Amino acid sequence: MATSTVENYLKSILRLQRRSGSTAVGEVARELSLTPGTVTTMMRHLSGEGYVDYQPRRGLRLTPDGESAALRVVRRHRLIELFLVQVMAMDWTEVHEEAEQLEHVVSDRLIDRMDEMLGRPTRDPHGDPIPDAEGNIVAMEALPLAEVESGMYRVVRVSDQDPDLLGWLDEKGMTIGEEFELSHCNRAAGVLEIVREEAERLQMGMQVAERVFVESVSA
Amino acid sequence: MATSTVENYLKSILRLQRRSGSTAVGEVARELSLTPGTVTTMMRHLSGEGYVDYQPRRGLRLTPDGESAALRVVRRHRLIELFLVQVMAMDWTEVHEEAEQLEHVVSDRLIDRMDEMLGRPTRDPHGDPIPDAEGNIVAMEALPLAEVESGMYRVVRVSDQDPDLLGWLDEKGMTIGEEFELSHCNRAAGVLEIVREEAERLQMGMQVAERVFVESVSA
DNA sequence: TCTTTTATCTTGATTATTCAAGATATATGT
DNA sequence: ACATATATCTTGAATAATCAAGATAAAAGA
Ligand SMILES: [Mn+2]
Ligand SMILES: [Mn+2]
Ligand SMILES: [Mn+2]
Ligand SMILES: [Mn+2]
Repeated sequence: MATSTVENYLKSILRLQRRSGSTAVGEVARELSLTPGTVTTMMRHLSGEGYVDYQPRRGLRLTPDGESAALRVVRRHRLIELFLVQVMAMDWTEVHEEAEQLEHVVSDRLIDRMDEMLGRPTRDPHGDPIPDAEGNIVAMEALPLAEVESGMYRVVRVSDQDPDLLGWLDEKGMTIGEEFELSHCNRAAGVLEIVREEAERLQMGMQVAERVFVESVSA
Repeated sequence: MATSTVENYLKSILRLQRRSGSTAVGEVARELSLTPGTVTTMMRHLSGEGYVDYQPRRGLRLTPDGESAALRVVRRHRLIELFLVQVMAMDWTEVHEEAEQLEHVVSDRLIDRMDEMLGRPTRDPHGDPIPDAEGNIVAMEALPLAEVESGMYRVVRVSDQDPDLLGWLDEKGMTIGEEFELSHCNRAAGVLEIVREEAERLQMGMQVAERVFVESVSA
């Protein structure tokens, strides 16, 4: 019976601790646009509930219980996003906000109906992996376009946080599965260029390339 | 930006004032399983926000603003219920609870998508009228089966509050649109009997007949 | 090491929602 | 009309979530 506030905290912590395995009060505060004091109070609470390990000034991490609770919310979020795109024909730019609300109230029954209707999918509309009902998730090792060498690549994931970015990518056809060649990459100038079908060129800035994840195309 | 708590109060008041045009603190308290004191506090608040007219000890009623806010929630609730039955193939016994949650968080965009997908429907799965986007609602003057004379009738609406009742009705094929003949009605014994295709008979108690609404079949 | 900056923590206050218990008004029955 | 029952109201307290501002610890720089 975690409240939606708690569910959002857990999801944020899961995100933030992905890198180093742990995170800090300040990072959570920034991520959720709250004051550090507010987060400290909540960490004491979550620690008491057994969701996080929290040592004042030493950082925090999810307990196994906290992690599975967080994965459950992530699963719901991503299934809902895919449902909204696939079944409701909504745009991939707008489903994140909607899922952000629905993830807290949709029943397990309905989630399972969606899962079934979608054929037990493993990726959401932005390429993020969907954890299964037990919380198992396939690791993704795609790299940001900003960090790879010249060569042939395929878009496998894009950040779903910024609707403007998603809108632009959609307009340019840079959706999941799209293949292209990375031609130039001028890190100093902060610009890079890709080439697609019929020698069509496309430039983008590093902030954008930082949010588009690709895998190398063997062919 | 009414909170879901407020939305639930408004919906309850709309229901309760349907009869006499107004209602009382105690009735709202009973309906929502709250103490009278809690409701009094909320009525002061809703009155301040311009949603209800509240004179202490003299009862309360929705203002025009309150009524349209309430109708908006009712519209969402019923559209969601129909969507869950029609599109998600859920059972009419379980959609009420689900809609009770979803009605507060689904975006206008998504509601409109459902409305469109369902072909701008006017009745929910239990036969209740769905207000249009402006809050217009077609009045229903169906009578409870418990209050009509012998004759031919058609089920046009059933109370959606009790899943057990819905389950039994479904099992017996007493769904919306079903036609039958009311043969006996022993009000004293609290039992009545109906006859359908092939002389099939079905008895039910008054508490049940009180919750099944019918209209007379001319033929 | 000493100073400054940054991160984190603590405290006191606020808003929303609710209940328990006691006070008061209204309705009912004789 | 008077006593009793019922409905409603008031008050005081609790919980969840949050912020502002001031205190303190840790990190970074000189
Ligand atoms: Mn998302
Ligand atoms: Mn996504
Ligand atoms: Mn309902
Ligand atoms: Mn209904």
